[in-house]
Amino acid sequence: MITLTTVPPEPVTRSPKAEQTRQNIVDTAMRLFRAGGYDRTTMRAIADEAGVSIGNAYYYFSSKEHLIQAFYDRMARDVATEAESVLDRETEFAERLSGVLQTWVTVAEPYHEFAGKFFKNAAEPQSPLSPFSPESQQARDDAIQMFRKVMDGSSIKLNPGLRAAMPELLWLLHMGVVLFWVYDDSEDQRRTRTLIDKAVPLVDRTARLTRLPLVRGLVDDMLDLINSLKR
Amino acid sequence: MITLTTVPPEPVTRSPKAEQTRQNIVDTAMRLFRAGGYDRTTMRAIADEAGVSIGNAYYYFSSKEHLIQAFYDRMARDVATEAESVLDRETEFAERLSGVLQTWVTVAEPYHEFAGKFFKNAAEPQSPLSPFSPESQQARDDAIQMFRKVMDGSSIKLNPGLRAAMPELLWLLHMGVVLFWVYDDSEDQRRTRTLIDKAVPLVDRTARLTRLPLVRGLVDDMLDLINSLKR
DNA sequence: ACCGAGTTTTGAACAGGTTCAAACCTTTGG
DNA sequence: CCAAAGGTTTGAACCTGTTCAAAACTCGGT
Repeated sequence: MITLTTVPPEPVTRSPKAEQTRQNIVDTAMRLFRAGGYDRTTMRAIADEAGVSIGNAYYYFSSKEHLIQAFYDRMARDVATEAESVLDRETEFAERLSGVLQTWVTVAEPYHEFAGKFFKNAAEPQSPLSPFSPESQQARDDAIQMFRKVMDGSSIKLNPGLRAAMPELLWLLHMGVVLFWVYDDSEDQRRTRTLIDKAVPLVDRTARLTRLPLVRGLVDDMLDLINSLKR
Repeated sequence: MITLTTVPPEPVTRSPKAEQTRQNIVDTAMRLFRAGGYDRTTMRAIADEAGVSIGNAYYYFSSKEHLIQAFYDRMARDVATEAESVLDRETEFAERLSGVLQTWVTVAEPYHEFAGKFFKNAAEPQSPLSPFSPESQQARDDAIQMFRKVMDGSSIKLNPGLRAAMPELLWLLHMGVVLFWVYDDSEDQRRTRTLIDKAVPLVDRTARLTRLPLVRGLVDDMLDLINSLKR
């Protein structure tokens, strides 16, 4: 799912009418956020514009920030779809990796402005929105699974131990890119794109070096480090 | 100063009385933050407890978050002092680096529990608490300066281009360790200490490899990448 | 002692996110 | 069709960060 994180699937059964109201609120909120910015859009304005009461908005979304969450969930679906098509097309490791990462940036672009708000929530260690939280397990696994596909679909040869760890490492790289992106204030997040364009070939070449005897010891120790940090 | 972030040095001349009031407010705030957490401590409570008016608290600290900065500044001084003595003692690169990082963890330990509480506030890109914010420039520079000393005081030999970039890279490594630390829920942050113990030798060995012809091209490209990301 | 120019202090008022008890509506079992 | 149970809706009230105009204080110069 390649995203900062996602909520667990909604367990609640909801009437179609209610679902519609819920959607209406999200849509209205997003429209207003995009028009006037997150901070300057008040919950009162959202409720008014959506034709519901403030209390009702809070019935569906337990906070203003949760509105953004719903937004991200939608984005996650888009990324998954787009990335899939890239992976069907490309066969080179570097192309596959950069394709997935660039897809993320492209899909995420319209939401960059809110990213910080959302990120703030996700950053709190005990928050369920944190990418490391138990609640995010599913989303995390899905994302790692996607990076496994990136590896499996390519014929790159590397240190066997490393290969096994690659999906998780690429997910970490992805988290790093997301982190960079959140803080990237350049026009159209150009710097993030540059980062991906230049970092991916580096990763590619570095990964290939891991079969050299001279580097192999280093890699083994790194894998050992990673292993000893698993909880 | 090795810290998450800090304000630039206060340029304002202040009467001793005023300075005392200011200190009083910070002290009170920190006491209440530790007792009840950042979010649940109100500005009113802080002002009351400190025996000043709300407005007065805002005269000294332009926002609740700025109170935290003052706190960080204090911690930064402690770290700087402690780390200094480590650097006077050690001469090996690995020892110097790990000494500085471990010092940070030790000094920061008492605050770990509530670090997460307000880490989320620092995570927001436009927050002055963000380690990348303009307000943190001074603290960032100080910290980088400290890592420059880590390099300069050791005789490690590495790729010249890399050497120039090392202070900044080590600061980034430090930020990574801080990030890990914030999420580290192990007893006494043991995992963070493990991370430092194992990662530092890896960094050491990797850095030494950068003079090999085979790796040199890689390093140059990495430096080029870093350079092109500077704003 | 008095004046004026800062500096410091005050608290009422404001803004906007959030809560909650009550009212309203829909569905289900009998 | 009725009533109970549960789902949905309401908006006034609450909470807390922040602002601001006015008051109080400090101190060098006369």
